[in-house]
Amino acid sequence: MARPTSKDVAHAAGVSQAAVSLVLGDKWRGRVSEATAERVRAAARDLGYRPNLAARNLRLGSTRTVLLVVPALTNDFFARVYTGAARIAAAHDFGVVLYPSPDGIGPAKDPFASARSALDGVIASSMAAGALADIRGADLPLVMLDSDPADTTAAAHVNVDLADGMRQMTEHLLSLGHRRFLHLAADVDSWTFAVRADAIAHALRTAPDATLRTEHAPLTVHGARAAAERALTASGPRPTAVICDDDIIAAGACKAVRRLGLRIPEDISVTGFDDLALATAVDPELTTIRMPAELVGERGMGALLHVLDGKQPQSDALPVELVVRDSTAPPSA
Amino acid sequence: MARPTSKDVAHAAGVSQAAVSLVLGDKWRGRVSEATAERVRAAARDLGYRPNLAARNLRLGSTRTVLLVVPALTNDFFARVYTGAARIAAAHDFGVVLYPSPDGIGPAKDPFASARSALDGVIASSMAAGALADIRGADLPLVMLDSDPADTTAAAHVNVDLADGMRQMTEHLLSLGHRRFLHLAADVDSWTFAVRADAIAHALRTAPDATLRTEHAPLTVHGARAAAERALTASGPRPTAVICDDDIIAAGACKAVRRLGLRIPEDISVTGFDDLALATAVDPELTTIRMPAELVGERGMGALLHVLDGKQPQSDALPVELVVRDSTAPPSA
DNA sequence: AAGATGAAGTTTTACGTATAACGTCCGTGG
DNA sequence: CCACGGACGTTATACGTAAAACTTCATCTT
Repeated sequence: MARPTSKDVAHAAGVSQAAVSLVLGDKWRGRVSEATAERVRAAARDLGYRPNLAARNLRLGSTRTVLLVVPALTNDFFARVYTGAARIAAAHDFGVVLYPSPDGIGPAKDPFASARSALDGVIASSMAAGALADIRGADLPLVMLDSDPADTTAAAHVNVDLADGMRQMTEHLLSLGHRRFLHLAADVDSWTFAVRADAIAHALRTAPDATLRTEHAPLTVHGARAAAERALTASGPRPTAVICDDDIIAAGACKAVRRLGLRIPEDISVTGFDDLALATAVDPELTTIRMPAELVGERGMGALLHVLDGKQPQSDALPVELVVRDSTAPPSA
Repeated sequence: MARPTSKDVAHAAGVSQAAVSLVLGDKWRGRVSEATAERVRAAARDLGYRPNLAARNLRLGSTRTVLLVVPALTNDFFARVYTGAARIAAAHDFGVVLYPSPDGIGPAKDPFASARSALDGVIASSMAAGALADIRGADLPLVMLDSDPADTTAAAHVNVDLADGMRQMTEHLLSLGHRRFLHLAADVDSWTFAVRADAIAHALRTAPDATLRTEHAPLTVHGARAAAERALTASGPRPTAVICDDDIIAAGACKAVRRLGLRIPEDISVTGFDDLALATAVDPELTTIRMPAELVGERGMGALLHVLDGKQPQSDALPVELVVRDSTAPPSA
């Protein structure tokens, strides 16, 4: 038979459709007798009744569903953000639908085609400015994670203190004695990476004898390896420390260093960022900055729930943590 | 103002709601004049009209949305499956909603809470048998990827020739001269891994002098490292080749081998499976088996579309490819 | 001229649910 | 003995869309 509706359940239980809705919606105290309620529940169970979500959504005018837009799935940072967001959502009887932007950090092309149900709000993580044009156009409540706080189209922002992370990392290397730095920067025009570059430059002001070179690298291991090789074989004194914008680039940098016959960390120190699973999968394990990814997801979802409640969410920068592992050491020379 | 409805558009354009539906649904040839159609389109554009998906879904009784259930997001195999499935879906005006099972390959707990819209079908990838209880209960068309073909509750199966992959890998090692093998098997009770073990045992029958030991390892780099250390320091002659159930385990095995002061591949060969991004991120790059992940997603979505059309999909095992990199070599002794 | 055809719409209905508004029966206080 | 309010339901309606069925009017055919 076709899928049973609440009317079918009503008929089976010998009551009206309204009574079924009341009982199953848990709104029946004082309106329906316990005996009848139990009869309705039994009928629903027997028929295998599952409410039609489309009808419910139409009636209620809300879907209790939120879209989470992420640039990539291969990065476990976003997987952890999702986990956090989904946990908070579930606690409030919300669902989270994931939309991995096919273009990475670039424009998110019609995410609504993916989530075909109506949405109550959107959370976007680490997306480049201007990448969310049609999301803004839908005038849904939007919470941005790890994105430019100056973007006022978002109802709320949840950010991590990236600048402090890069400051800690740079000072860690400075205190080890490093003075010649190479910054392998992600070749993506996104706030999250711009902040890193600024923080490095800022931290190096305290060390007037330090030199900094910057090379741009794609966000893939192999692309980053090529970029690192290029930078490390360029003329001039070789850097003793390579600061990478994320762990993936760092993994590429490590490969490049070894290809040149150098050792990590004895000859060159390499640092990552994000503390992805990759950071401890490679050898040596990367000194990196741990992001509170699940917390970011939780806060993001929390902020969105606040907005949906008409309240004003407050934003604070979440703290990061320097994790020192085996890829950094004092320079040999 | 509240979100405009088709009725608002109709009023603005001076026509009936039905006319709006016809025009915007592209069903107006011979029913509405070009001039009126253009007026309707202009009104819709001006008001920023976006159809209410819940209402449309209710009316049509179908959501053109499919749920893809995967055990994990950190694994780029599943990201690629999603990419393939989403591509085919988009071409047929379907959407794909992703549900990452919070328990990994274990039971998928109420995936429908995540996708709160009604669904037309479900694709499940690499899930353990019995993990999809409530999905089966929803009696939606179900396509299983990389799962036990004997499971008849699925309307269709899409599988990769894993057995052939493990056969190729084992023969590759045999032809290099290896005879003492360690199999680092995933400690998960899932078809996809059971097949691998069988295939290794089968392939080794052609080499009567070969010995095989099996150790179970969790699907994490660190867990696998511990398991590998345990197995490699056990009494008896040390294996010369470590066959791992997937690349993550292989990464852990590599770490263990190096911890013991041994070199890869000179002292011990290590092989992976899946050809994840991780396989080329580690040093040395892993000899592994490449899975046609996107193709799996495409075929899965294609099969589901066939089922939804009432047609009978056919299943064939997709071919895999041995990728020889730097983690395998002839044994030294 | 009478009917047929077709274009260009409109009116109406159904999808399944949640809930406001409305009965009905019965025990009870005044 | 009558009004009254609770307990226990039912009836009716709205959500926004798609599409079947219907209307109107001008043109074409014979």
